[in-house]
This record gives sequence, C-alpha cells and structure tokens, in this order.
Amino acid sequence: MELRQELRSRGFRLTTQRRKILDAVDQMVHATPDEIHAYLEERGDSVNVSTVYRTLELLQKLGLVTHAHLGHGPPTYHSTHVPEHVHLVCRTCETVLDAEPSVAAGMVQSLRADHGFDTELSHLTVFGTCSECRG
Amino acid sequence: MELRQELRSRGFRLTTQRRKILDAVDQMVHATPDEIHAYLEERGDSVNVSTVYRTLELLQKLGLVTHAHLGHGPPTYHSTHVPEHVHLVCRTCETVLDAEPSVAAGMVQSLRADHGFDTELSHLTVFGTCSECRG
DNA sequence: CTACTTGCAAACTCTTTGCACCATA
DNA sequence: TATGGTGCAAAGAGTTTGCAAGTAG
Repeated sequence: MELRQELRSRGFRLTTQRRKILDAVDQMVHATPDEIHAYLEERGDSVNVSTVYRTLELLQKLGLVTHAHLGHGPPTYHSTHVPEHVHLVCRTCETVLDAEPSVAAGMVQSLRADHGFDTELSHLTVFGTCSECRG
Repeated sequence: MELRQELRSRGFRLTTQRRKILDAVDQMVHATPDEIHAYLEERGDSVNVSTVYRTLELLQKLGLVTHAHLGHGPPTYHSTHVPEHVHLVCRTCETVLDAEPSVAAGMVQSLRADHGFDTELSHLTVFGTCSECRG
C-alpha cells in the first residue's frame, strides 16, 4: 500500500483516520475539508475535523493529494491519482468543469519564456461563464 | 466624477467612506479588505471594516472594482482602471507578478471552442514557481 | 513502552448581520 | 426630512492550536 510506505519512510504512522481520509479524497474527486468530514460522518466513519485538516496537510506534503482554489470558499482537494486537469468555474451557476491540461500549453510556454515562471497546472482555476449560462 | 454618477444613476449616495475606499483600491493596486481597512486607518481616514466589505461589494456591482483569488486568504481587489492582467502567484515566496492577458489568448480560444466557456481574464490566477525560486 | 496521533475545546481569522444613530440629497 | 448609509457589537463560517488521553510500532 502506497500510503503506508510514504508514511513509514518519513517516520509517520499509518492510522485508521489517515486511511479513511485518503480513501474519501480518492472517491470524492473534488472535496473541501468540510465535505470530506461530512462524507465520513455519513458513513459512520466519524473523524474529527481537526484531524481532517491535519491529515490533508500531511497527505499534501507526501504528494498524495493536491488542492486548488475554486472560488471564495475553502480549498478543494483531489487525489494525485486522478489525471492532472484544469478547473473551469462558472461564476454564474458555480458549476465546476474539468479541461485537459493541453488547453493551457501555450500559456505555460509563454510564462516560462517571458517570465521564467513555472506553472503548476493542477492548481489552475479558470473563472468565467459556461456555455449553459451564456445562453 | 465617475463614482458619483455610477452611484446616483442607481439610487445610491456618494459618501465620504465610499470615496475613500475607492481611492484606496486605486492606489493600492492589489489589496484585501483587511489591507484596505488598515491602509485607511493608518492615514487617519478610519472606516469601519463592515463598511469596507459592504462598499467593495457595491463597487464591484457597479463595475468599478473586481477581485481575484490569490491563494488561501481573502480575495484581492483592484480597480478596473488598472489595465486587465493575469496574476502569477509563486507558491514558494508568495510573490504576485502580473502578466499581459495575451499570454492566455490560446487558452481562452481553446476553452471557447472546445467547451463553450467564456473566460474572465481579470479573474485568472496562475500558481507556480517564479524564476527566483526555481534557482 | 514510547513517541506519534487523535479528539476536544478554545482561540482565531475573515465576513456577515441587526439595529440605533447619522448624513446625503 | 426621508431614506439610505455607517458604526458597533454580536454572530457565524472555516481553520488552527494546546493539551490530555489513546494507539501504532
């Protein structure tokens, strides 16, 4: 199990809570800390909120999850098992769509060439209006 | 004065606070509500925090300011007088750079063509690593 | 056993809201 | 002077932290 190894190799312990939280992130695809907490609660796998926050930070340090900011609210986490993608957030209906990283290829190149800036694609959120809401 | 007209035409009043807050946003270029509040405080132009929040929301509705999310924290406001630009945020040193909207032209086209998605460029924040931090 | 983890509760930060008083038009 | 606006204080979300008790290794 990947989780166990990542943890042990850095002196951390594998606990029930850590396994449950990583499972939840894997299954939920896009989830905020609160949503993860609620999800586990529902399934009777109650884990304290502080533990959820501490664990997400740890899993992120281990490279097993990442997060993106999909608007005003709390950050959204996803498993790094899910293929990398760009988030499109509609500011009218709040819907979140995923797009292939390739759409941003040109921008990534320009930013590297013109600004020496190395873009983190999995963290990219594009705000705008979706086709539905453009009418 | 643009502000007065925008307000009056929709039945709002021009108050000292509203003028001060818009001035602050114009001058600070990138600022969170708290920073705006602190900035005014320092200059002896004390305005209550709730008024700062209420006013920013109003100014945004009037199209005089916009905001972007530059990370975990509160949203960052800027005057719409400032030319439209894309934000580059370094996740290592937290620095915020601005880039010309043209870097994203390709992405905007792809998203429109492939997803019918209309990108709001002034709201675009790209996370990554700046040249300094790449070493 | 021992050090790492968790749960709990309290503290904090950011933001919103209700209400009496104030000021613009 | 009639609304609309402000300040204040309190209430709320979301997140962090200190500490005693629990548990993996």
